[in-house]
Amino acid sequence: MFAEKIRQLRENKQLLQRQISAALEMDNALYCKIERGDRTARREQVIKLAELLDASQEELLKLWLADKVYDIVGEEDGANDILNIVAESIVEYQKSKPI
Amino acid sequence: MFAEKIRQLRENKQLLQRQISAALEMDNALYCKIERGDRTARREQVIKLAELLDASQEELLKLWLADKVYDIVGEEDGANDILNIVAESIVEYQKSKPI
DNA sequence: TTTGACTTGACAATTTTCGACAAAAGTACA
DNA sequence: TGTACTTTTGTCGAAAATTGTCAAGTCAAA
Repeated sequence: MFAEKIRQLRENKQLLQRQISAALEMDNALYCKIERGDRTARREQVIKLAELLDASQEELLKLWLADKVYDIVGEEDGANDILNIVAESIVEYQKSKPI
Repeated sequence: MFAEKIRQLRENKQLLQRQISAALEMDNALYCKIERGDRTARREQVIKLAELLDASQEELLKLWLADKVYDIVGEEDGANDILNIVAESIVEYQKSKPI
């Protein structure tokens, strides 16, 4: 999800993993694992990645968070019920109309 | 969410925290924190709790998982977007109709 | 077959979580 | 008030999970 996305973005830009991992100051092996979904990135890394890949920071963060949520509910019975419970408990701030 | 639920169930049954924590073989202070939402229970504890409180194991587990999901997305921008992404990626097994 | 990109697995370092304990704070009541 | 009890809070070390490093591996192209 997040993983496939960053791989696509990187390939579109014709960059090597080595270049990304250098820019992120991380071991190449670790970046490889992140790109394959074996490991998760940390938030700051996601943010830097968005810059490096000219991607929307918000979008990447959403995918990254979606992965985390999926890790929790993905295998559970009634996963959708759980998501609904959470959705109801969230108070999404309405954009107040300008006066 | 999970926390308030177990507190209500316990109070309805007129039990003391001490009694629950003894049955769960856990420190009283820890159970207190769980009931207040300061700490999270572990899965086996949730299951035992459902028994002790005569509650539906499935329901309690859902609330417990919902808390975990909320911890991830609750404070995030576009939390609902994230939940939608996850919902779409979940393949909920359809109950196949008996022939 | 050498080179460079990528992948893997095992281990080390770091961070987070869990549980134990002590002590404080609140409650009820003689 | 003073005692007995329940609940709450803070802190600490142990245990577990996460993140990072290193060495060796595969694979494809030159």
